[in-house]
Amino acid sequence: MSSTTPTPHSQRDLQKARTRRALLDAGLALLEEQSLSSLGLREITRAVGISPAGFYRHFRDVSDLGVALVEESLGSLHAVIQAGLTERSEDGERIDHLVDAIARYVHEHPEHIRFVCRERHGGVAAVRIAIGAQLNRFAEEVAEALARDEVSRGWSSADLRMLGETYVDQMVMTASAFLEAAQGEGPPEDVVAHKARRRLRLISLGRRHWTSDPAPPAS
Amino acid sequence: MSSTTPTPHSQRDLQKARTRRALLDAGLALLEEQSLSSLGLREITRAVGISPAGFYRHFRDVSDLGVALVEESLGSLHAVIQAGLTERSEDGERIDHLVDAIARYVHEHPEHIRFVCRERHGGVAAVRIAIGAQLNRFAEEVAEALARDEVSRGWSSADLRMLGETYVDQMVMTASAFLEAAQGEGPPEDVVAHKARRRLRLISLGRRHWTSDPAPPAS
DNA sequence: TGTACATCAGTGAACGCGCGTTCACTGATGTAC
DNA sequence: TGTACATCAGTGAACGCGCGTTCACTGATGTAC
Repeated sequence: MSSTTPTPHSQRDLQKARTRRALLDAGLALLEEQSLSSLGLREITRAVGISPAGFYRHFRDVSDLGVALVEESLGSLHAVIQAGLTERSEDGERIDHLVDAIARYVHEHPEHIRFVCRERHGGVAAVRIAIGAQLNRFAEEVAEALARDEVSRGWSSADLRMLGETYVDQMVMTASAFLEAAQGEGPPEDVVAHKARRRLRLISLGRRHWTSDPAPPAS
Repeated sequence: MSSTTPTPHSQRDLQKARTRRALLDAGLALLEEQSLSSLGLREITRAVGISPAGFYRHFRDVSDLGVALVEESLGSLHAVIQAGLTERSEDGERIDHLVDAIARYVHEHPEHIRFVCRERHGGVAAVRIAIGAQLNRFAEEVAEALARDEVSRGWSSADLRMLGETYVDQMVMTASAFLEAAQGEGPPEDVVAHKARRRLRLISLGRRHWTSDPAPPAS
């Protein structure tokens, strides 16, 4: 984060940083009901209360602002994933805690997860690529953490990577389902949580019985 | 399909149906590089070669056209899913064939899967809801098919439903990954296929070792 | 059969409007001496 | 310390442009008799 947001030195820099924040926040808020490729520059500046031309002091264009939002949004999700990884407890409990953590995260930053899900396959290539790159980083991190479990003995790094990706996709889907629950577009939150736990249990079971050999013995 | 597309009686109806098709095709093609919420009515009519006003003879607005595209796009995916379900063979083979079928499907209808993935969480509520409803139907169908396997003995219908949803999500994600491979945005096709097979194997293993949850949903 | 009328997919001009971008500017803040 | 100058975030007017929607219309096709 410090690499993308240099600390402001002067009062002027501080004010500039505040306006930048306001633009990002307004953009994210406006994306609640539309996607990035239809979000207008004037719409954003209007919401913030500056003139359209002022926008160019902060971003080259709207998709540039979008890329900045990727870092922000996935940064907050990253924290949740890290917390889920470091947790050391019995398997079922770990799943429960992870799902709870995701639910809490969605309550705190609904706009972030909406943005990520919407733009992950959205119409703005730069943003799509930025999200993909970040999620790949997450998957790699998860894979590394999983490698440290005793259950992973004998797993190839490619299989671990596959597993990491599966978990990341699962977490993103769960977050998205919680979001839909929160806005009344899908099943209620407790049903989502229950389903998410069982999905994770399914994967966990598969993991425990995994064999690297593609041709396992018949039984 | 017959409910949404009545057979044309006269030459006039036939011409109208042709223009409608052209509008749908042009819309889908234009959505390759943007999302529905930024797709313009004039853009579509320009591509087809009719005047903007002519659009209203076929659709109320662009999002109405979007809803029509949902039926089309998911109809073609439906066929793939059905084929995957009816297949009767050894487990590993079934997975291989399913992944191959998805790869073929993406090669034949890349625009369909792109549309579905992009608009599944996109900015147009009506389309989002239509896609969600269709995918729910798919999950239900898959759950019913899975229920007929011997492996599913003792599974609650809720667990079967969960499993059906897991498979549908997996298939959509796989299709999306193949699409990205095809446009050079992600890992190459053979890597995608290999990962998809292992993911399905993971789920299949979890399924075989599943035990029903002693604590059913609260409400 | 031919004739008179009805239908309606597509036209083309017009409308008001908001868009993204440019530009010379202003005036508060920062800096050099 | 005060003074003169530099910086630069934000202004406001202007630009050309394409948008979605409306409307009365045209002319080919279909229908009734």
